[in-house]
Amino acid sequence: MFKNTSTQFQFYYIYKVRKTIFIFTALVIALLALFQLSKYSIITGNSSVETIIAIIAIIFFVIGILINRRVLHKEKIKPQEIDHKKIETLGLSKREYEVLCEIASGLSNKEIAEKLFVSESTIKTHVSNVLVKLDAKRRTQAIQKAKELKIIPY
Amino acid sequence: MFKNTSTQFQFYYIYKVRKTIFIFTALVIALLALFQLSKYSIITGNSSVETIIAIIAIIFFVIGILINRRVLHKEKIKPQEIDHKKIETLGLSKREYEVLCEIASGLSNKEIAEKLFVSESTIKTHVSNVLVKLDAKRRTQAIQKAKELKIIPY
DNA sequence: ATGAATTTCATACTTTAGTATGAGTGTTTT
DNA sequence: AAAACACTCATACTAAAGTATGAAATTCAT
Repeated sequence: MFKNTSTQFQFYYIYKVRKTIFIFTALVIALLALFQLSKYSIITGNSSVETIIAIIAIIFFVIGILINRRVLHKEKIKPQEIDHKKIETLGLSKREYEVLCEIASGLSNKEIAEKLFVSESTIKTHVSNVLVKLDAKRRTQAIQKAKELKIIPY
Repeated sequence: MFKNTSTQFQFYYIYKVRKTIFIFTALVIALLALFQLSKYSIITGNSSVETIIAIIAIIFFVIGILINRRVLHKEKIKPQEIDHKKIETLGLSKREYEVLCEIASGLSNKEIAEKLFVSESTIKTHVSNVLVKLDAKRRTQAIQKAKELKIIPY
């Protein structure tokens, strides 16, 4: 299970790196442009050095804010993603993970059994295994731990 | 219940405004200091104008990033804030809400009773009331509903 | 100060949750 | 083919969870 996650991560990484390269290139170009502007201004003597420095400072201040807003926006969405690797390291099987998700949505064993078309005793077995693997005493504690481990969505 | 929330918000607001004022004051001072440095450098002629501009650009770029990180960090926490108004409209009492929070953290009735220094039967009464008020059949469903209603933190 | 709401507790009961054990059926790996 | 694993199911049991009812003490606002 969860075999196609690695390729997904690769594509995401390439996309992220490309954008970073683009932003830094734009930054360097802007810096060079400002150098030229400042040299011209000093030669002509029309504007004071203070004004130029102030403009540069403001521009880079704004650039810093804008870049950070984009980066942190991605980080904001990220923590809601589930950690497939942790599910595997915990030894949770596909069916056990399914049951865990249904527990978190507030269903009883009987309701889970009906939803997955199996007997209630089967669900009880799965629940017991989930509790052992998550080191939890109750299903409510399992929900809490699963959320801490980021293996179920909020 | 929850009568001192408005005063708490006031203090939080004052704290926030103070910090913003402090940051902007620091920014202005830094700007003025850089002006003086640049003037001195130009007079002595030791460093080139490009270097000074580059330093200023980098400094303000970093300042922009740092400020934004703090602002967005607060926004990040905000959506996790609990809706006190909804708690009141649901008719949840102070104690019932306390019990609800302990349920969400994965504790059993017995453990909650020990933590709040009351008997287990008292907790059972509270839990029953919480289930009715949240229209839930089980405590796991109560957790799920409470999170949807944003009356408990994630 | 009186009525309303909250908090507390108990007892008796039903239902659900969880454990332990064993076992049958597939699937995959060695 | 045999071992290992995942999924299924059952039975019997213990432990929690949840309901219903009643009641006493406390808090709080009008």
